Amino acid sequence: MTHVPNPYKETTIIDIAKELNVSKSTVSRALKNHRSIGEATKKAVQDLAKKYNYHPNDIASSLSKRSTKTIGVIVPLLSHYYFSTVISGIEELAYKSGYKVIICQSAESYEREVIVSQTLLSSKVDGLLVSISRETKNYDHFKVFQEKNIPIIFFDRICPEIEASSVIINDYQGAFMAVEHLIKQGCRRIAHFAGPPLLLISQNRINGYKDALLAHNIPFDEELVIDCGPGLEQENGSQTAQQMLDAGLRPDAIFAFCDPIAIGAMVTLKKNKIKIPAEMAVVGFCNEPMDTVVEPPLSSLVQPAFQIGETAAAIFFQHIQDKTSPIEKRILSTELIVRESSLKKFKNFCNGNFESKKFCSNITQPVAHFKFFYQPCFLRLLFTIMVISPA
Amino acid sequence: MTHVPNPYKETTIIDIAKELNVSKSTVSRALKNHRSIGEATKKAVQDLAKKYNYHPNDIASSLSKRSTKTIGVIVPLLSHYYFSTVISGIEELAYKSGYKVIICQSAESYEREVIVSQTLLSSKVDGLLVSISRETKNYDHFKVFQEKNIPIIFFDRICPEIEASSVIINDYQGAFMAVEHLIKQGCRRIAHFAGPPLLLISQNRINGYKDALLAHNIPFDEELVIDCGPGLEQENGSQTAQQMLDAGLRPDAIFAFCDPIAIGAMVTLKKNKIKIPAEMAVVGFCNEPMDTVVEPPLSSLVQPAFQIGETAAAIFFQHIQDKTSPIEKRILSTELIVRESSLKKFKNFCNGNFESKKFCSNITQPVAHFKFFYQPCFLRLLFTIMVISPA
DNA sequence: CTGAAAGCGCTAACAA
DNA sequence: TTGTTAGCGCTTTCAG
Repeated sequence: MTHVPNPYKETTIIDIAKELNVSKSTVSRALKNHRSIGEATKKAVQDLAKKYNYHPNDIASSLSKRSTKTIGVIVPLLSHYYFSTVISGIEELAYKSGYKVIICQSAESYEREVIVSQTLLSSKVDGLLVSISRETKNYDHFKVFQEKNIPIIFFDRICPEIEASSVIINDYQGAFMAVEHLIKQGCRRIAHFAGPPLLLISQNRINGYKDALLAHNIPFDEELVIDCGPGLEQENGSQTAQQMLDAGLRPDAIFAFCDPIAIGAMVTLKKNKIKIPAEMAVVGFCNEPMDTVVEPPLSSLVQPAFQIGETAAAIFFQHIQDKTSPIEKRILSTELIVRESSLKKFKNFCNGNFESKKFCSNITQPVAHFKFFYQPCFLRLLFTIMVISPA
Repeated sequence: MTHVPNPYKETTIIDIAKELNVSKSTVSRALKNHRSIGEATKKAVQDLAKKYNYHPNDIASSLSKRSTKTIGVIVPLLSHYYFSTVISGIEELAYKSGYKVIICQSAESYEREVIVSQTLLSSKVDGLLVSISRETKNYDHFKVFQEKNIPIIFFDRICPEIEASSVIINDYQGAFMAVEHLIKQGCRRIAHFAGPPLLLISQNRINGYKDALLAHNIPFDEELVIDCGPGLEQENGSQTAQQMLDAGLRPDAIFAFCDPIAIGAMVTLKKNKIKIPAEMAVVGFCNEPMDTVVEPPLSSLVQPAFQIGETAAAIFFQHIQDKTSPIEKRILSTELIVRESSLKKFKNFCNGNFESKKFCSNITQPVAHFKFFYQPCFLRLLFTIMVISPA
C-alpha cells in the first residue's frame, strides 16, 4: 500500500521515507547531498521531494542543530536612510551565507529595546547586531547575550560599558574635519547642534568640534553648543535654529549632529533671510541623499552605511566560525564632502588637489582622503558660486 | 541532591522541574500563568526561572505548536523611505500582538524574490506580506503559500494573477487628480514619466493620466509617456528628463511615477534653466520627506505608508483568527498635496474651500478630501509665489 | 552505503 | 491541581 501524503499536512522526510521504504535518516542525508548516499537513492529521494513539493522545516532543524542561522538586528528606527542601508549591508552578507535576518526597532525607547532583545533571545538568534536607542543607559539586557555566548556586535551607537566587538566611524575625526574646514572658510563663531547626550557618538563629535577650535586658537564658547532636544528630525533642527536666533545668537556657521537637523536649520535660516553660506555656513553629518537636493547643497560627512553593515556582519561570522576569536573594534574613517552650504571662498577649491593633511593636522588616525564624491555637485557649484556669492 | 544547571547549557523547563520536584508540564504551565496551577508552585517556578535566568526556547515551542508567531515580509528595497515606513506600520501591529517580523529584500530581482520566499516558507512564517519586485511576472513561488494555507497579503505592488488579500492605494485616482490639477493650472502638454511596465501601479497611474486628459478634451500623445528605464532613483529621473529635452520635447508639465524621479527631473530642468513651475510644472507620487526640501517644493500624492503596513498586518491577523475569513482587497484613497512645483496660478487657491468634486469629476470611487496637508508650506508658498512668479 | 534510536525543548491531550 | 505520555520534524551518533 503506497503512502499517500495528507494534503492538509506538510510533507516531511518521514512521508518520503515511507514511500521509498528507506529510513528517514537516509532521506535527510539524501536531501542535503551527503556523500555517503548512493546516487540512486539520492535521486529517488530528491525527485520525490520535488514531486511532493517538500520544503524542509527549518524550525525542526534549528531545534535539533541548536542553531537557527539567524542574525538579530536592533536599530532605533528603520525609516532612517542610514539604518535601512546598514541593514542592507548586513543582509547582503547574511544572504550569501544562508543566514536570515530578524529586524527589530527599538523606536528609540529603552523599554522597547529590552523587550525586543528578549524576543531575539527567545528566538535563539545566533548573533545580535545592535545600535542602541538614545535613551539607553542600562545595558543588562545585552549582557545576557554574552553570558549565553551569543556574539553581539554594536555598530554606530555602541555600548560604552560592554566589552564587545563594534564597528563605528571616526566621529571625532569627522567633527574635527568639518569644523576645521569651516575655520578655513573663515568662520570664527561656529555653533554645534549637538546629538542625544547619552550617545557616545554625540560626545565624540563634540570633542572633535572642541579640539578643532582649540587647534586653531578659537576660544570654546559653551553657549554655542546647543542641545537639539529629543529627536533627530528636520523639525528639531528648525526649532533649535529658531531658538538660537531668538536668543540673539548669530554664529557664522553651524555644524550639526546629523543631516536632518542641518537641513531643518537651513529652512529656518532661509526663513529668516540669513544667507547660506555667506552669513552662516552649515555642515551636516551622514551624507544622506537629501543633501544634494536641498539648496544650497549641504556639506556633510560620509557615514558608509552599507559598509558598516557588511563589516558588522563580517565580524559576526568571524565570531561564530572561531568561537575564540578576539573582540574586534573596527573604526571606519569618514570623509568630508564639501558642497555649497559651507563654501565661502571659491579660490581654495580651484587647484584640483586638496591637502588632506592640512585639514586634519592633529589627528593621529589615518586621514580619509578628501575628495569630491559627487561630481555633478562640483559643476553646479561652480555655477552657483559665481552667481550667488561672487565673493 | 540538588540539581545544578550546567553553565554551558541553557536552563530549560526540565532543569527547573527537577529542582522543584515537579513535572515539566507543571513548569510549562506555571511559566505562562496557567490558572490551574497553585499559587505556591507558580511562584516557586517563576522565582527559580528568574534565578536561573531562564529564557523560553521559542524554537521548541514553535515546533510543538506548529506556529512560529512570525510574519514574513518581502519588499523590493528596504532603503526606500516608503517601504521602511510600511514595515514600521506592520511591525507596530505585530509587536502589539506578540508577533515577530522577518524582513527580506528582493532587491528588485525576481530570482532573489523566489529564494527569499522559499526561505520564509522553510522558516514556517505564519503569514506573508509582499510587495513584488519590478521584474516579477511569474507568481508560482507565492502560490505555494496558498497551497499550504499560509495567508498572503500583497501591498502596493500586488500580484495580478493571484486571488489574495491586498492593500493598495487608488493609483488611478491619484494620477487622475494630479493631472487634473495640472490641467487646471493651465497645462496642456503634460508628460508622464512612467514606472516599471510590469507593475500594476504603473499601469493604473498611466490610466489615470490618460483619463484625466480625456476628461478635459486634451488629446493623448503617446510620445509624452516616457519610460524611465529600470530604476526609480533620482538619476533615472534626471536622465529621462535630459533625454526628453534632447529629443526636442517641451511639455509644460511632468507628472512622474514617483518622487525621486520627479526630483531628478527637476534637477535637470533647473540645470537647463527651465523655470519650475512657470515653464514646466512637476508633480510626483509618494509625498516623501524630500519633497519639502527640494526647491521649489514638490507637489505629490500621499501614499500613507504606515497605514498601508498597519492595514496589511490587520488583514493578516483577521485571516489567522478566522481561517475562513474571505479575501479582502482594501483600497486606500490618496490625497494630492499641492506645493509650489505645480502652482502656476495663485488665484485658484485663495478662497479657503476647494471643491474636491471638481478635481475628480469622473471617478466613481469616493474622493479623497483635497486639502493642504503641510501647513507651513502654504505660508511659504504665499511668500514665494509673490516674489518669484507674480503672475 | 543505510538504519535504529536517542534526542533538541516544549506543548497538550488525557489521566489521575 | 498536577503528572504521564506522546509527539512536533529533523539531526546525528553508533552500529551494522
